[in-house]
Amino acid sequence: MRIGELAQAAGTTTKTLRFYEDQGLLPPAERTPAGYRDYTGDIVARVDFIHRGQAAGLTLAQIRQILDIRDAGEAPCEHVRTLLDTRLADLEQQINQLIALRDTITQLRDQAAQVEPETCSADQVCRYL
Amino acid sequence: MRIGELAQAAGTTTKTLRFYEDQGLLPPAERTPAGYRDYTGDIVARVDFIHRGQAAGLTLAQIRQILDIRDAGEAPCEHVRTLLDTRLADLEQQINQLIALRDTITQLRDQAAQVEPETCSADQVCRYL
DNA sequence: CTGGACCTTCCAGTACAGGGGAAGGTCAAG
DNA sequence: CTTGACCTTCCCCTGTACTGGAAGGTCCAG
Repeated sequence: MRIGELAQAAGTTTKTLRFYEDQGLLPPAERTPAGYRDYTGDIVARVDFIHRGQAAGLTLAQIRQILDIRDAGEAPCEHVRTLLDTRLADLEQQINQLIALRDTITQLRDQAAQVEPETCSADQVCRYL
Repeated sequence: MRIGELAQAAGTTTKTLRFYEDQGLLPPAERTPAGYRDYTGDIVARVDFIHRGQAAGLTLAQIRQILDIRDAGEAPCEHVRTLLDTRLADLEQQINQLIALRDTITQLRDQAAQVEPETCSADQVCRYL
């Protein structure tokens, strides 16, 4: 199959597929005599895996690590567990930070809703911040 | 005061201050005969305001908008309220997305913790994802 | 044989907030 | 007079995941 068909089948674009190949996420494709990339059907599963990895919040670099391990003939299970654990810890922290920020902004906005513009002094720029 | 002193006083770097000037967040500084930037003390408050804006999760472009309004002699109160409201809505959405992602990853990781590597088939790359 | 749809490579840019470092000017102390 | 700390402008680089576009080659239908 050609790159356009693969893009369709995998729900992405030809640009993205070439980019993935460039980044080492997809192996260099076979070529037709004319130089066109020529894919076998099983590459779709690989692109799908990349999408699932992204849906799990992994970066392309991390997904590539998993693929590299698998391509080396090993089971990437442990590495995946580690990645997910790390991602989970990061996420927890990120969520807490955003919640703290939300609370801060809520307070600021509530203050901003009460005061009249006239009471603002120019040298502060804005008394709400 | 020179740019190094201002950087110290405002808790930032000279690079950042020049960058802010370049981005229109700080007015073009006065210059000494030698061409050095020469700041008055009140610029510190402006840099502090930029920092408070960043702490509130505003982008430099948004902070610049506020400063522009203030520099035009108006009170930016209403604009600030709008910005904070928008930011708050975005934040709410962002938090919900991250929580959903956290739950997804938690499930994946729990599954990953149970299964043994032997049961993985290579064509899936990884059965947890 | 011509048009259009597809493919190729390569270069550049997007948003964000700066950081790194080169090449050169200035200033005060010793 | 020199050394070192500071300043100037300039341009490129960081990370993330692509996207746009130019210039050219290929393939198939009409």
